[in-house]
Amino acid sequence: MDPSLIPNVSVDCVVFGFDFNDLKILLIERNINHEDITFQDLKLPGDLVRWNEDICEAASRILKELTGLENIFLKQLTAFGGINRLNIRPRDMAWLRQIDHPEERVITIAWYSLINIALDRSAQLSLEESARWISVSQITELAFDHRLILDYALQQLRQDLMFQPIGFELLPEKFTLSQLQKLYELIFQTNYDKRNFRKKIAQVNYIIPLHEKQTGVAHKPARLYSFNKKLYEKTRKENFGFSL
Amino acid sequence: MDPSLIPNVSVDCVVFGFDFNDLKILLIERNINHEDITFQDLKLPGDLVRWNEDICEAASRILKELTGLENIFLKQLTAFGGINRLNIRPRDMAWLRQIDHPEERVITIAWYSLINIALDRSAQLSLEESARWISVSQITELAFDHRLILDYALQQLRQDLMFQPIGFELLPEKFTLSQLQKLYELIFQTNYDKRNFRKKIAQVNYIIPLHEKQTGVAHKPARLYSFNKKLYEKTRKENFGFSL
DNA sequence: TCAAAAGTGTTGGTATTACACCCATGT
DNA sequence: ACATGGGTGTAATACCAACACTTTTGA
Repeated sequence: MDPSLIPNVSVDCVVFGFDFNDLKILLIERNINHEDITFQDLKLPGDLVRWNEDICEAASRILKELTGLENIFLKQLTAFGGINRLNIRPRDMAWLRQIDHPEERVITIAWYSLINIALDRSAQLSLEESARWISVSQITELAFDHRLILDYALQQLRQDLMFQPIGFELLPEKFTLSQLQKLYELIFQTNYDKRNFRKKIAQVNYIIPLHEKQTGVAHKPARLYSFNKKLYEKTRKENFGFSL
Repeated sequence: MDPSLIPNVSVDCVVFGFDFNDLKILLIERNINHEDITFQDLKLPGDLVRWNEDICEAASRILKELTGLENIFLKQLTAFGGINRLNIRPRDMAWLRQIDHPEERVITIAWYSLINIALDRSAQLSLEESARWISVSQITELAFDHRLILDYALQQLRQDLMFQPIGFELLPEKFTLSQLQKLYELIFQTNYDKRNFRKKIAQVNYIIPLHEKQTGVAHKPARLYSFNKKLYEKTRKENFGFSL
């Protein structure tokens, strides 16, 4: 095994993306040869941590390799350290043998990441070959304890979103209020009243209406808005919150 | 070194207690012999994780050894995995050598715990010899990156307290509303209006007024209340929240 | 009788909810 | 001309913040 890796500590990343219709995450397609049958299933992107990198550097490295992107939003969730977390299903162990991974115990530190996958950025996005965007609502089983990690990530994303304006990380620079509303509705699994939603947004000084509109849509084009992070940082001193 | 321990993964615990006047945490007094001088300073209780224990079992073990208590509230904070987190100050390294700890890199998983240190439980509490209760407001520097961990714990405690009625873990079975209010005021570093606070409490069906009063106080004795966890679990289905 | 904390209601202002119609664009 | 989503205001209600005095006990 590669001696630059710590054998017992890994990172796994839940990478969220929003395509205006669905909340998705990036998963790695995995082919397993087990008892003469080939399975295909999905896992979170992740890897062992290196001796000479901080755990958050390890997570950034995974993301860079996965997407080609740097400096994207990344936040630690929590560590998963069950004794048999890699050894729940036989096919998981078969896969570890197949890729020559140590079968020792591994404690993983989970992270989540928010990336903007709108058209204007997709040029910069060069996905790893085995990576797939999958709608969160369509995911059932995942490798190892990764389904657990995903559930934790969703819960944390909701909680963080109640206090911090991180939803904008999933949107392009310029977005419409309907897109923002749809995002919140998907994450919180609820519906908001359009007028009340807009009233709230209007109260917030760091969501800035632009003098620009959508083009090429078959309906009244929507006004575009942008999020001013610097203004938010200044403002929040007092009213430490952003909730919808 | 003890071969039953994973050399690169530890747990550290921030153990909160409330004595009706102050929010305190349990710290370990540490004596360091370094360059012919003996320092004394404080560290969080913690230890390396064993190969055959889950990370949360490791944290429970620390707490059991520290206080004699089992089944106390324990929640993971996050992992701290900076490359040089043990190696910021020379005296920390001196101490590691002194206790024969490997000088390799250690990633630590931090937890926080809430314990009730009221008189009626103190009989069950048998503190480790080097353990000290220190008021959070009096703590400045700590060993390694433990001050960072404490700050994270405080922040997380505040956030959790906004959504979950975990404050009762710090109180005895029966408590007065002033004690509850004091607790919230200490944690959130603010003051609440007594009448408004009580109005809120009155709306919550799982905080139950008892037909019992304080005794032996030199003022009008306060009514005692108790927290009904089962009732809370049932109630919260809908109104997922408990906020003050 | 004094000190110390317990206990209790009202009001004005603010925020939240519910609700329905016209508008601008592409096809 | 029609389908599609964009955009707008008001009224009723619930919630929140501010505020001061009386009560009960032990010393």
